[in-house]
Amino acid sequence: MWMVGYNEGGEFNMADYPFCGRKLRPLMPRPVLVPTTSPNNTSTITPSLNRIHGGNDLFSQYHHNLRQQASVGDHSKRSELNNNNNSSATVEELYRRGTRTPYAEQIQQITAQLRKFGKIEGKNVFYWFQNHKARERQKRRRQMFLVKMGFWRVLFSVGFGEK
Amino acid sequence: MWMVGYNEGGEFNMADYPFCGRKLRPLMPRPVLVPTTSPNNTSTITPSLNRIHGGNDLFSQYHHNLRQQASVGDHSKRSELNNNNNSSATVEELYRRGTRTPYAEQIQQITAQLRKFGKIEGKNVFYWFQNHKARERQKRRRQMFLVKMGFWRVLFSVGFGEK
DNA sequence: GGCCTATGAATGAATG
DNA sequence: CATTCATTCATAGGCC
Repeated sequence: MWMVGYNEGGEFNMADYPFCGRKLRPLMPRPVLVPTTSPNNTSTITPSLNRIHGGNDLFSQYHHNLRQQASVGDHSKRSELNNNNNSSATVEELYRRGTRTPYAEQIQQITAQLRKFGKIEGKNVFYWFQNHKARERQKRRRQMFLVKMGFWRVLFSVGFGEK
Repeated sequence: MWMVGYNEGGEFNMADYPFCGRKLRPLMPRPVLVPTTSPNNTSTITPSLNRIHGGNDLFSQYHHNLRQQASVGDHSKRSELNNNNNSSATVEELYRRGTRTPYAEQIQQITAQLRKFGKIEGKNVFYWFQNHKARERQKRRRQMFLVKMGFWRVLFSVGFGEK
């Protein structure tokens, strides 16, 4: 009998998988609640041989368990910030009001607030702000890029090409 | 004067255009190309400069951004790469020959090649390689997992009553 | 029509 | 802050 999620007898060693060097993010079971038009169930975590490539297959469950072992107090969902409108609205409001790279104390404060809506850790908040900041800036600079692009278009198609 | 492709004042960063030039190996300097004065050239003076400037896919990005504005998450077209056998064969050949995360110049080169077959942008090429690489890794991991876990034993022992 | 797979796109979680 | 990667999301298209 072999057991999923355990490393009995040294049969399986993560060191044998150089590409698994990165920490594995907890795998989230697909939400049972699906859009009204979607008939997809995806409700079970039961390993299925014919679904070995699916999201809730044996493999995923295995790595999920590994991660659960490796990391204490880990959350099981992809992101409480994304899954919960209240929490995401909260951080977005904070961001809108100027919070960009909160200090540890601020992070703990925010995390404590968001914990009312669900299980969450400080690192989730930290990553959220980091990524959000980066992507907002990307958007902003893309806009600037468009401006530049428009300038070039004006320059070449109007300023020089025309007249 | 606007200088497309240059980073005057630090306002333009290729990192904000992940589809223009993604993979920028930090350790391995790339071949130093002869710099020119053309604002459209993709010449490299130093690796860091290359990181900043990368390749230019101005119109591609321009249209991409327009499209982003027009409809977020537009999946109306299944795949520019897959809709055309020639283009998909091209990138698959490149992948088979070792291209994994192409440089900005490579992406632009590939995109320019594929444009002969149909409408395509640099970001499509970027996503294609990113996804292809990731899914190859995924497949490999799963296969190795099955082998390691003695999946074959399950298949053969169930029916034959192995003791 | 429902279900499944393939895949472009996006995001969380890191690492450099 | 830039970059990378594993995973997830969303959907087109095929199959029955």
